[in-house]
Amino acid sequence: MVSEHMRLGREFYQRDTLTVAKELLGQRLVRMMDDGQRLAGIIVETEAYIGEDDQACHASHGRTPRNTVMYGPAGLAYIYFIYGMYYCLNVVTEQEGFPAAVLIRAIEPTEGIARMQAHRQGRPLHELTNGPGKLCQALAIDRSLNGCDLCTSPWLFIELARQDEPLIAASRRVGVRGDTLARERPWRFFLLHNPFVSHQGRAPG
DNA sequence: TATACGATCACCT
DNA sequence: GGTGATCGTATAC
Repeated sequence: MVSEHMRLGREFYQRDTLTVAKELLGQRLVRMMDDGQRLAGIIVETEAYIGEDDQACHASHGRTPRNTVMYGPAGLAYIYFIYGMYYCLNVVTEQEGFPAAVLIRAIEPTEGIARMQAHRQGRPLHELTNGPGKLCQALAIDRSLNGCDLCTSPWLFIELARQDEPLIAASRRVGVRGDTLARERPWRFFLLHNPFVSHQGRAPG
């Protein structure tokens, strides 16, 4: 008997990063606010960053204070501050000591939409969470949650929500510069035809 | 101490 | 299509 709101456990995140990136699609990201309000949405777009050999990965130059959470156990939230303005949410994968994570790039809002809209200056539904910086703003995710454990945290976690095998597409990762191999790796995954995927209408990659 | 720049976004032409 | 905002981090000096 599976609970209606079953949280994904450590075993889910400990697997191969590409598998986790694909299987996170269709699951439900949940953010509990201090006042008890529940904000949630279905994950529709992810990206994999795998190991020190991946030139696009924050760990490509080794371990630093900033990226140290990526070296921790699977299931931790790695949240970083970027471009002086935005946060991005990742889930750490694979074995402790190996730096890898999946960036959550977009969700489809399902609960607490009015609150998300307030966090996003009243923008329309389809612009609330269709990008990694936008979804962190909508869900009030910032540095204070960096390193928290998605397997036990009361504030941030992911629930099993996928119904049937979804139609998944892959493309190059967004915003990745540097060497050709890093740019061309098809490690971005998204639900086909979902309107909440980022960069709608643009060429993939 | 100084500098360059980034896993983005919103707004411009 | 292009670009400014805005600041933590890594790296160089």
